[in-house]
Amino acid sequence: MTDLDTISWRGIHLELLRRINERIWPPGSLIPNEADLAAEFGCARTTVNRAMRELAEAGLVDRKRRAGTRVALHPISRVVIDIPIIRLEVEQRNAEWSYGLLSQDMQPAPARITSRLGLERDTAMLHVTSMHFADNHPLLHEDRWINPAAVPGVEEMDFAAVSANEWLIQNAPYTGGDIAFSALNADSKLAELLEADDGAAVFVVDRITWDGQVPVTAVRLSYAPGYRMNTRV
Amino acid sequence: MTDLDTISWRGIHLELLRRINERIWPPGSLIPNEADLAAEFGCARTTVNRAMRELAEAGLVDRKRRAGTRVALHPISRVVIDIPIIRLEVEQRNAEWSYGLLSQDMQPAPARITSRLGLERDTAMLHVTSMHFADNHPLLHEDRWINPAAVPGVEEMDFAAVSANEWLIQNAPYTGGDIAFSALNADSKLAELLEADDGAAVFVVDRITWDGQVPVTAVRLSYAPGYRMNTRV
DNA sequence: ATCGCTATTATGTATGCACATATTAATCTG
DNA sequence: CAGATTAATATGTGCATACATAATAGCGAT
Repeated sequence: MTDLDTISWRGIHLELLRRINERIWPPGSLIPNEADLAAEFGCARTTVNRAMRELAEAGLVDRKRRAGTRVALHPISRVVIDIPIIRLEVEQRNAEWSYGLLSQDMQPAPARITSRLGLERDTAMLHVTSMHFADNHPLLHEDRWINPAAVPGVEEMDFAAVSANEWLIQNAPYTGGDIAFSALNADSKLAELLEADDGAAVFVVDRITWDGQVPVTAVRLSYAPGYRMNTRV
Repeated sequence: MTDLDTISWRGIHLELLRRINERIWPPGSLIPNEADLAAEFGCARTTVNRAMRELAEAGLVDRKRRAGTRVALHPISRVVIDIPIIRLEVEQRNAEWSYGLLSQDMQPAPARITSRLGLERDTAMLHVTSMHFADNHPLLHEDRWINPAAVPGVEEMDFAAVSANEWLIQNAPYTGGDIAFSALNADSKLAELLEADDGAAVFVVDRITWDGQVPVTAVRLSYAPGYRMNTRV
């Protein structure tokens, strides 16, 4: 019998974690069912279920209805990254955020944008480019295309006063999106904006979002050399 | 009253999502409490709680005990990235995975490793470098330091036969880790290994893991140019 | 007016029960 | 014996209830 000081689902969760980590239940093995565990821990099945569900969401166990619960054979590590508004990310590091609009105009979007968003070729979209600074050093370049059909009133906005990044998050709800992280060499124009050397390696985030079926925006964030996106497991 | 075809927590979850998305409950506003919502939906408070908890975990609402639930003012997007074993990642794309060991030896770890892991200067660690290929094209370079004190038997392993990436995941449990994503210019040696140009922008994953208080491994994965890490929101 | 106690309120968690659902094992039937 | 039907089983979900816990509001005493 196990001494769980607190008989809560958290306690049980930890105990199950321990048994998996210490290979008491090795990868691939079958875990006792919820009813048995509930009996062992002296709690309701609901409580065990809660603990187990947490393990399943973390990818540590696989559950199937009549087959039971097994320790995952290939424990993937599931990394959670929180992407806040850029201003907040900067301010959280106690740096001073500032921002500058580079360009803002309606124009036919290039094919690489329209095709990814599933829009007609040469659809007129709002193109906004800008820079974000942390303590007056260039932090990132934002290159954004906005579907005016999805965001009423966006054509009248002046993104010199408020960043598109922030305004859209507040004013253009979305239901889903794709994100891709990659590395690119800065071309001379980008290098100059980021005050970096030509060809410097730049961390790039490409993101497109939709609201239901309607594409909202496609954006590329190019971070100044040295930027690291951190997280914990 | 709302027509929820299925009175399940998922249905309620969707309905709450809709009200947030459509600004029926604008950012910052207070949401009715669980009991009231349960009455509205004609279900038990438990069920509403389940739906609300999901929203809270996604960062869409903030909940405080006596204060109630508010729609998050700065909706962060919470991205979940699954990092599988490299072999599986390759095979999932229907590519043929192959692997080559470059070096494997015990040596005093450099300060940048020991300091990040909280180990004594010049601690002897197992240094393993290798390459992973997809369809015989270089995919990534793996540069790994392993704490032999944390992984008994690792000194006798031959990582020519099985990749350290895979062996460790199967044999060295961990309880936590740090991950950082960044972009770096390939030096000439790395460029040659990746069959890329000198200075090419390389997507880099730095990861350290520990088991309890004991550091297990520090690894840098440098991906060949063009690699993108994708996910959805 | 300030400090400290108490009541109130909304969420957090646990329980016992019931039924739903996916999956597998066993059994029946031609 | 093959194929279809049925039973058994573990997880998934919902409900009513109860109590725990955090945070606030209000009250009272000094």
